[in-house]
Amino acid sequence: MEKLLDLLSAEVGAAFEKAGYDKELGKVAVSNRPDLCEYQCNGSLAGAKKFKKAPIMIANEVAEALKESKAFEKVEVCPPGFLNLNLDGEFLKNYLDEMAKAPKYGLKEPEKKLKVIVDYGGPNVAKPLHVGHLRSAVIGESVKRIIRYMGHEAIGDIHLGDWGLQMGLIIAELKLRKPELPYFDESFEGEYPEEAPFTIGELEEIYPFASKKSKEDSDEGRAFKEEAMNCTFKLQSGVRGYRALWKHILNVSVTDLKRNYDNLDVTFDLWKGESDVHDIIPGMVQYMKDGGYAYLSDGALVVDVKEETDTKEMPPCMILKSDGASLYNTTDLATIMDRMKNYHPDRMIYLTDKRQELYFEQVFRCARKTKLVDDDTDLIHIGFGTVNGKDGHAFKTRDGGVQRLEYLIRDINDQMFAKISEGREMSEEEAKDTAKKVALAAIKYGDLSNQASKDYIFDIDRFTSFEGDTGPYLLYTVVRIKSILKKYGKEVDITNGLHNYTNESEKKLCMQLATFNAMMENAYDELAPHKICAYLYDLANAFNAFYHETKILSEEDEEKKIGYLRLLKFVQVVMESCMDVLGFSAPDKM
RNA sequence: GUGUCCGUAGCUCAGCUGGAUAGAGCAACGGCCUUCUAAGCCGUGGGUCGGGGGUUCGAAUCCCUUCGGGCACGCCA
Repeated sequence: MEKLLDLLSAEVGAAFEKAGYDKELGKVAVSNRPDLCEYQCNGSLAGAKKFKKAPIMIANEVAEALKESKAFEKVEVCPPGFLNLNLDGEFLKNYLDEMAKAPKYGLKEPEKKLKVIVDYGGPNVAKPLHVGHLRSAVIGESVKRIIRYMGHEAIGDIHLGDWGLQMGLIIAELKLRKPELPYFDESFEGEYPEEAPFTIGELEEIYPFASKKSKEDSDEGRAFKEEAMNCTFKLQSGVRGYRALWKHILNVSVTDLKRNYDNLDVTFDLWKGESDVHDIIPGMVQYMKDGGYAYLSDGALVVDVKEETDTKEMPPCMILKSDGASLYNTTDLATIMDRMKNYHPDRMIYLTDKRQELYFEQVFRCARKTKLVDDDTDLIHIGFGTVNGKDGHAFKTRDGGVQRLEYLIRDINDQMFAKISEGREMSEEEAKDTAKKVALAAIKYGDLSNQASKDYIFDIDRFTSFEGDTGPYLLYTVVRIKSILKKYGKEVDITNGLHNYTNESEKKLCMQLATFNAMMENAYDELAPHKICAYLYDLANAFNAFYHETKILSEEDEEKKIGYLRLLKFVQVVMESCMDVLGFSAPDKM
């Protein structure tokens, strides 16, 4: 289905053409002077120079030609040459009726269905999630859903950090604590136990402990680090007991991660990690050497990724460290190779902290130069900003530690539960469920409504205050609608046609609804969930304004009433579609 | 040093492919619940869009410059 603004632009463009000007000048935009008109076209001003004519004269001629158009109920010319337009009611009603019947409310199916891998999450095994993981999860999940909603195939990959020195550190520490375990007995040939020799709690304690110890500037620290590196080496070279132990670490950790991501309604299609590409790294390195791409520089194997147009320094992309070990770049490149082979995606989108921008630029250039990807494979990095506390610095707990995501969410859930239980009639179970939904919307909307690339302040008080431009406000709006429809009792079918709007607030609401497809397409093009947030907020505002001045259930004109109810239902389904794409949903009551 | 992002109301943010009087939310103040959920609605006050220059009929938006801040710049991830 065509976008409303495109239809209007075509209409005005035809008038420009009829009057003897370029039809491209007919671009219609939403008015920035709502007191004067709903839409405006500034083409007369833009065309004045080319046609050597006063803009006001052009505008007058176009306005004359526009008289036949059925799209506008008002066409006015304003000095120095603005065309001020108001939409015709019948035209708007027809547009909405068509939209209600169209799949996905008028969103066009893509000409070519793309396969997109979205790489987000990126947690490390055996390390609890902290607030820093929140953005990747929340934005990544939304980007994935936007891509799907647009009709493309999206594959979410968590890309676990499950292979480096961190694993060696854990194994080395386990070896010290529980040397009797069969995993460390290299002559052991039996079956290893199915049960892991530790819990997630122990694992989370062991890792930071071991990590800290390895960094100590003492004989003990150095010896421990050496042992950890030794363990890493043994694990990576496939020593049976070490692999078995590593599997336990992975399983225990992944179980816990799944639980945490489930709480956020974040799900991954692939739980791949750095370890999955370990075996293909030697081949890839050889390929890069054979192709003449990689060379030794200061002992390290690198690929030059400078380009002539560069205005900045562009360090080479390092493939292997001077000691021959692989690094982050190596696994990322190997992952790209692996994905091309197994999935052959059209695009790969990475969500990480924006500080890694240069790094990804290098990796992408390297992948392209070495032909790991096809020329038409898109590689995109979405770098997001830091989550800060109210003081403007990185988010910390009260005592200055790193805030665990699990505790943060639990606290917000508890606050929400208290608020909901207060003065509302609801069973404890329902209140808990509702609290969870509201809390999730508060957190996700709080994050997504900011531009991803910017730092933002995670202000719990603001998110839990429920006033103004917040997730709960949006939910509340949907809950109101649901409540009215429930009271009405009968099914409401929006495809049976709306009635003509009868007041200004209703018209505004209809116009806001009508921009859904354009908004969603734009959010997809720019991979910008915050545009959906802004739309939702505007739609909710338009609805609430309408709600306050319109009696719905007590409307006596039955036809008018059913028209209102269909409009309500329409707002509900569009809002819920947007929310779904953002990754949260509305309860029935709150 | 090089590059990059940012600087908009007291606070948190939109707007940035150029258009008419720069928008929200919070906070402050004033109205609106015997009526579909007041987590709401309506209204008031509050901004030389960091500064300066330029391009343009027209600049928060594009270009240059300057100040202030964040971040990144080969063997971490």
